Amino acid sequence: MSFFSRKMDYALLVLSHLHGNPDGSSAREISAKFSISRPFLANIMKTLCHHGYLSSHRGVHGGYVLIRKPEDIALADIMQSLDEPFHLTDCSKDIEKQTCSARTFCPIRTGMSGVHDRIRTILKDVTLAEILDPTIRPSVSLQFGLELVSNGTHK
Amino acid sequence: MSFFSRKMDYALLVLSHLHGNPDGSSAREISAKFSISRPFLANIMKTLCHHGYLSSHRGVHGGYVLIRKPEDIALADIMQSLDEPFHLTDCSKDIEKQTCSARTFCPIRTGMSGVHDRIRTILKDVTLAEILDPTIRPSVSLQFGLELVSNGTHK
DNA sequence: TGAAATGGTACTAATTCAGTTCTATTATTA
DNA sequence: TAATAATAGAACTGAATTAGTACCATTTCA
Repeated sequence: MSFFSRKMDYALLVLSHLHGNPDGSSAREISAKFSISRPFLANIMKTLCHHGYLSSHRGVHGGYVLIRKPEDIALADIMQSLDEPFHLTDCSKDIEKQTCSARTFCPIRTGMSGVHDRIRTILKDVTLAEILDPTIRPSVSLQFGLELVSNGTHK
Repeated sequence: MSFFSRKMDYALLVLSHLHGNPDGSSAREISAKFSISRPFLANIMKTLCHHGYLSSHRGVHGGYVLIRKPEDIALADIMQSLDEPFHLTDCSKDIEKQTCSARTFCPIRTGMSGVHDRIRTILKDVTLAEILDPTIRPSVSLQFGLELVSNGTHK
């Protein structure tokens, strides 16, 4: 299994395509361009619309338009809209609910939590804007008393 | 679905437990301690042994012993041994094989590759040692003309 | 009025995951 | 030497999830 579901993958394609087509596009058009099942893609676009990423127009020349700014759409958001919020392990949920029977003596609890946070940080940091233009890297948050400085080699 | 499979989660428990028990332990013992299905855990321990993480001893007082150093066991290694190597999307494999039909015009190809690399970096950087003691953070590699300096606040 | 689009919901097939089962082998101990 | 407790290896199964379909309704335009 992949980390991103196909829904997630196709959603990114849709959002990217719509960003490049400000006048909008239809499920038919996009499914044809990327050779994706049309009804499946249509379902995904319905969901994206339902969650406020797209606006829709019915009818013969209908379709969808991207209405959120790429820099405001984080991977974590899309994931949550289409599938479920990111979690590292099954027991991540249990831990929040305090139902894990090993919670008092689990040897990996703290360590796993750190890994969870690091991946989650990426998913919240990376936006559609960065997917579209990977040379743009927005704020990177670091921890543990470290800070970032530019050494100028990116110019 | 979680990012880590149960096999992965249980494997980390096993490795952590065995690190704290240098004389070794059995599937029975560990499954009892963490309330995990014994045959399922046994399968996982067989796999870990097969991949060189553990040594095994049969017989009445048999069991397994951790034979690799925690700092040499990266999350990416365990994942590859138990499940399959990390990949962000289905098409990650296609891209390597150059079979993705959209590879010449895919608008998210480069961006996704960047995300893939960032997560993969975490999985290769984080070792069992860090899971056991999260205050230890080994080398963090950064890209794009940035470098790390300490600001001293961690002292 | 017919075609092409979305809206909403329910359904189904295929795959994957989690766990089981079974048999064989090895080692200890009574 | 027989019972027991462990690993070794392989095949199998049930449940859950994912991926994809199907259907019908509604809207819009030509």
